Amino acid sequence: MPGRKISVSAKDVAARAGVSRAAVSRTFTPGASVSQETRSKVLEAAEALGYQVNHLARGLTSQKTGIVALIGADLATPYRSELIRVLTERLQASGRVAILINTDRSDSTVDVALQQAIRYRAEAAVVLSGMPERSISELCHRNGLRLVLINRDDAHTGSVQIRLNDAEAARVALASFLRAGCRRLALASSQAGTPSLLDRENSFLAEAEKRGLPVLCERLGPTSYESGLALGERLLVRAERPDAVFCTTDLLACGVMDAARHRFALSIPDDLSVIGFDDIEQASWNAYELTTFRQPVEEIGAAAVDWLSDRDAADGSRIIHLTAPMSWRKSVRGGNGK
Amino acid sequence: MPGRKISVSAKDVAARAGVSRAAVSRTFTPGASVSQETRSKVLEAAEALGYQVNHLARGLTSQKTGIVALIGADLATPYRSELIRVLTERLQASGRVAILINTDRSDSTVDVALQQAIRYRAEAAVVLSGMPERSISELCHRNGLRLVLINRDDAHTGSVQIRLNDAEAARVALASFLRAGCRRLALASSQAGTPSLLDRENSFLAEAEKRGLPVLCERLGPTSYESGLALGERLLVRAERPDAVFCTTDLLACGVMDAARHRFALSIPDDLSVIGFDDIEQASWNAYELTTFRQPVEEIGAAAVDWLSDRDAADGSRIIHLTAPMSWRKSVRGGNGK
DNA sequence: ATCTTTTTTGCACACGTGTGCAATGTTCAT
DNA sequence: ATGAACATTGCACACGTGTGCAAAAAAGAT
Repeated sequence: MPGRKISVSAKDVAARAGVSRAAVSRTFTPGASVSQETRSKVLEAAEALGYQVNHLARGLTSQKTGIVALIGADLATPYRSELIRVLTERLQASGRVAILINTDRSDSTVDVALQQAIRYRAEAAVVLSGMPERSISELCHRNGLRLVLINRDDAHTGSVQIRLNDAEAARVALASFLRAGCRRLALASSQAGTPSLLDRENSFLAEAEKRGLPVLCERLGPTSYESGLALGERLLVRAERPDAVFCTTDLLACGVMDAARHRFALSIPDDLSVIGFDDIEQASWNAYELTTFRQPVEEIGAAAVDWLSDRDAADGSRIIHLTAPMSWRKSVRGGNGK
Repeated sequence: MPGRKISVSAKDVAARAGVSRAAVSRTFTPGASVSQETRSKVLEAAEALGYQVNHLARGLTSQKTGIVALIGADLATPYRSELIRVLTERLQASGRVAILINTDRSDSTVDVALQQAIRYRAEAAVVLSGMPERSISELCHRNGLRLVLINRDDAHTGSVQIRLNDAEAARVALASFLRAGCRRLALASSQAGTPSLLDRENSFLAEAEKRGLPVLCERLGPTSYESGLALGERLLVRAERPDAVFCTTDLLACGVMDAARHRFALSIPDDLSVIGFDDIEQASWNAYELTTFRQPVEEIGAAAVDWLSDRDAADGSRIIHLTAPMSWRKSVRGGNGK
């Protein structure tokens, strides 16, 4: 056993300050009653000894840990890592700490991740991707674990869902293409089949059908740039090429755009208009200037953390609707249609 | 108080299984002695009740939490988010859990983050950016918190530093430019002044000086794509333009490349060769095809987590040297010089 | 100065787990 | 059958903190 841990405890501080161990505890408990004189003595001793309250013990006695689990896969994608950045910042600002659980591996389902969160008595879990089974709801509820589901379409008792206007955005995308004079429409998506992607896909297709417009539709692989490249090749290799592609995410769109330019020598937006979704950082890069819908990550983060801080919000399930505003850039003919 | 927590405890499981509370504990403690019959009864009862071991209590009694803190700023940049992805995956595979501490805000220094890690009795902290003050070393050591410093240049007792061959890479970059026939050299960096960036800068400049070659050198803003754009403008606006730019990170390089193409209508690599560092995902995108050095994130993650799992490694400080292999793409004239 | 109200303090219990140890039970060897 | 070795079990203590409560001290009102 290389380095036997000898952390300073409240008992050590009490001995040095000449007060009771309870006085030390009260000094570090917001709102507890302790005289100014005792407080000074305790703080001085704590500083001298390097005392740090043991949050494990505190969590045990107070039944509050301040721990919030962030659960998801593909943690390095632009949109997800941005959301993690925002959430950690806001959780910290509200006195909490985030544990990050990666569900990339097949033995790390969302349910397994939630169980791990319960083992650490996390007060909440923010599910960034994947969907909990209904059966785990009861376990979460019984352990006081509140669920925040981002872009998921199935409510759990006591949870909050944060949803975007995916369907509306897809309709706006279609209208933008038509206004730009595009007539040969295409839809590019992955095979992920997540609720958000499906909303965008279905709405785009339904709106086109309502207007009697055919849509060339391709779904392929995971939601990545590489899939976008391949989708571009599939869509653009035809004799009658589309002149507008709605890509359900920006990563796919960047791939489609690169395929169009580098494989087919097309000009964007003259030959092909492209609209994505997410507004990842790369969408604004000069190489893309992609018109897209901006994931309101700051609002999502604020909504999630505010709901967690709202003591009256623990009952029933709730849906928070947020809007993904359009970011006009240069990938659509005619530019800003406002 | 909306939902008073009523988690199932070992006591509840013991009552249901008709055994002692200690038998329950032993059943869930690897290596502890418990008969097959008792184990079955306990597991059955635990399953029926949805029992999850309380890791807070376990951490208190066993003085081991399995918690590892990941500490850093700019969590959403491609390289950092990739490293976080790898670290979380490997930590989980070794039975640990990661807490993620974001140091973007001015009130969240690395030292404050380390104190938070100590409060949760984390067994280790992986510092992804920023540098701990020397004074906190003793506190970490006393609380059994081991430090993993990634690309930092100052050792702390009992810590491990994982360093790359930044200097060597910069020399290879220079040699590659020369071999490609480039003669007007430039260096583009940010003002971050981190150990890795400085190594790359200093080595590139020193090697050029050794060969009697002048280098046009610009440093600007944070380490971002936007800084790269601005650096590109500064470097390329001159009458005598450089024909080769070593950018200390890929984000800067993408910005420089976009400035060259979109602001100065230059062709890469014909008019300008560019080499970056990191091999972020975007470096391989068709819009960039950037020649760069690949951050060995899998190796970094493995080295960090393996060191944490190595019980004999707790004493002294250590440096692990890893190599960033070159990724040849199309941003240098003449291509692969091997 | 006396009484009332408020603040402060220390004690002892709780939270939920792991484990040393004595007692008990089981298995193996003679 | 007996003794030795090994496995198992429950008890009671520890870990480090927050807090209810009774007692004491301090502050305010008359």
